[in-house]
Amino acid sequence: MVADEEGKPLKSRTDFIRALMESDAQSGRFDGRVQTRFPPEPNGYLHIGHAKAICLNFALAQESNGICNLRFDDTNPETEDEQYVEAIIEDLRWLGFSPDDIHHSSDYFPQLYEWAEHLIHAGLAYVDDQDSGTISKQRGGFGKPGVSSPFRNRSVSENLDLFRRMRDGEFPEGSRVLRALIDMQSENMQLRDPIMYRIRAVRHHRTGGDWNIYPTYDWAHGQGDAIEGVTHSLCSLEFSDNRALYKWFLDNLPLDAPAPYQTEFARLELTHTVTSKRKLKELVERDEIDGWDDPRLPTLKALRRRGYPPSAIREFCSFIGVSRTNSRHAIELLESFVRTELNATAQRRMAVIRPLKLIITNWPIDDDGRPVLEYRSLMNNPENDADGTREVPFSGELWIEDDDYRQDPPPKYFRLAPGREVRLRGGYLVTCTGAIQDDDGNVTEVHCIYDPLTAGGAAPDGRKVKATIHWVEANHALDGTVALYERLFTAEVPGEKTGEPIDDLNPASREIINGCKFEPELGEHLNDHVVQFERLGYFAVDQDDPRFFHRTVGLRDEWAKLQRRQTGGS
RNA sequence: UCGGGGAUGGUGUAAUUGGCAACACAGCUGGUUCUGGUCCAGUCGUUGGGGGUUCGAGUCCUCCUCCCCGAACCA
Repeated sequence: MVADEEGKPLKSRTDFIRALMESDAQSGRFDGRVQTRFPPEPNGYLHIGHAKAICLNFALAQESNGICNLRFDDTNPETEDEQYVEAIIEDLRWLGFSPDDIHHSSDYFPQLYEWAEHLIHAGLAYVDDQDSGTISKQRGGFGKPGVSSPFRNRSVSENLDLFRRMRDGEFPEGSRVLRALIDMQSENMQLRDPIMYRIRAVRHHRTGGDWNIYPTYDWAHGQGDAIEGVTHSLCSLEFSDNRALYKWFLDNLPLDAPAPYQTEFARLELTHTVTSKRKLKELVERDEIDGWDDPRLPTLKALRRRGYPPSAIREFCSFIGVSRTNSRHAIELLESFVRTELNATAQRRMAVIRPLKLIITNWPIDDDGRPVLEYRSLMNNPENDADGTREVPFSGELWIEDDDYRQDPPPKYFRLAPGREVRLRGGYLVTCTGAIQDDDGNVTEVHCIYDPLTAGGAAPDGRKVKATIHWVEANHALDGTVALYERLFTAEVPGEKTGEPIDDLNPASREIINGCKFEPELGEHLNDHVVQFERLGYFAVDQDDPRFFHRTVGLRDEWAKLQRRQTGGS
């Protein structure tokens, strides 16, 4: 195994795709050249599944000093739109990749047309006058051979004439198609005279009204690869059967360079989420979530808004590698990459999301009868001294987390309770002397006395406390809102039981908490837009509201785990 | 039903191509710690089933089982 200079093992370079490339390099198939591409259809937004394909294609090119282009596979004007083109370019850039070139399949419509005539001349393509239902029936089924179209042996000149008139808009939509003449008996359904062109009276977002006929995916994809000089054309497993067709087209075209070839790999699936355009779209359209960038979604826009660092996504994609095995990765693995990155880079701040008043009863009072204010110096990131420190206001009147006080502490509970001493992070050791309750028995105010000798948090006599809790000075606290996210779907495989992912939607996937208290230096000097609220987790500032924080991911929480075990799981 | 692909711990990926099954996540135990975080140490546990070849099989042969994909003028 290869190792980098720090001695950490790098990911194996022996996956089947790299092995293929290695053997091509050795045989000189493409003169040692490597060119890949990322070919999205501009009909939706990029998601984590695309990220895997993106990282793979770009990494492969980089490793071989090759080229990776972005190509929009825009052959179906009915579903595609320019807005997606823009969004995809932006998401790709955010993920950290800049394509060597940006192309569009629609750039090749003229060449594709010319090649189609070439195939007609060669007797390898014909115009079929039947409708789609008829063609579909004739195609046969699994184990049942297809039957030939009655138009299958039209003359070259008739085919040419008809095809040109299709192009010129003489025929209504859906009335005729151009088909490749291959083999109606093939066991591979893709080879039973597949459609190359269909008539569509639709404006294309780039070519406008120039064309009345549009190429299908199969007729455009490999040809686009060939035109661009792609060597290794990667796609997902469900295209395996299309590989023979990909090859057939290229084999029958007058190409002057070695033809690219297609290799399939397993797409990325994650637990507790969906990565299918159709299902994502359904969620958005049914208003189950706020939109394409709702932080609960696995779209790149959403992950960015939620605070996922692009580097963590890249690391994750590289780590999981490629294979041909259908699998579903645990979302926890992605999260662990997010935590690792954020632990190193996110500055620490203090925030109290469910505030409970804490009064230090022996804290000094100034001449106006108000608690004396002082400033405590706290590390911005204990993992990174270079991030420095900040001054945080402190007094005898603080907010602490409701969960950090128990009138009646359960076993193993280390935090504040009557008679207990804890540390206020970066502040003092305080001992609880009691609490005020309302008529319903709810604790409304916790009282403590502090030890003035413990400024900064350390006791000169060396005594230890079992817990350190976070706090926000009450008179300088900023008010704001926090959104806590859980899995979007409760089931590991959404829709596994009923076939409908929506049935497994987690009703508690988002909890919005108002009235949170933040320390005054909140959004200042952040690396990117993510902070760690100490003991709570990583949070991303909302792009539109500086007082609104999305929880990117929580911290590992031993106490929560312990509690879960004590209450019998779930 | 036919064709194509796949199966390694709880999960995912690897194994010098026939030679001690490893890495990570998750779990568990302990240590460190001014975050019940981080970090450190330890631990748990794997080749779908049967047969065969071999000194030796996750790897080769054979039979079986199970899973995924494919019958849009979608991609």
